[in-house]
Amino acid sequence: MKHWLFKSEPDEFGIDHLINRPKQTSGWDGVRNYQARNFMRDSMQIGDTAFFYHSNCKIPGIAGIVEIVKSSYPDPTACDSKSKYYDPKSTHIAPRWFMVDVKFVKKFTQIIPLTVLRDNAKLQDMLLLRPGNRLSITPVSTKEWQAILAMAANI
DNA sequence: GCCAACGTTGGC
DNA sequence: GCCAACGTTGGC
Repeated sequence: MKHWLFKSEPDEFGIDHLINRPKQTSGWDGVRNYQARNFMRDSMQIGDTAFFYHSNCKIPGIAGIVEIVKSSYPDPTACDSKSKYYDPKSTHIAPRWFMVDVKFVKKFTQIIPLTVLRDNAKLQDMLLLRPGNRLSITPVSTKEWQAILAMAANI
């Protein structure tokens, strides 16, 4: 099983929104970046786990864990002209954007702040921490995954 | 709200 | 296919 990190703005859709969804499950719609799409479309499998990262907020950091419960399928918001994620270049016949479904697994007792992640030597190579990184979905290595779980356990 | 870094667009 | 202009992301 692979590991991932999903970014979201908590004002838009935070981990508490996911908890309050039916079955604590939601489609991860609105991704409009090819690299992030490719991760979802080509590499994610049911059973993969991912960190839920809160971005663009007071204390950016990892809020908890989710699990992939449905592998990729076309993102319907791309075909919805009323959606802010509407993309006229995407069609039903040739969908351009894909999404997966994620299910809530766990919320950390406290968020693990970005600043704390940066201080962990084991996470030096983590994609999230690369200068200028903006990718909303990134792979997480097993080593990084375990290091972060250990941090969460020690809060 | 600023702004640096990045991805995308579109003219040529 | 190059690259300047533009829009977006996201930490601070």
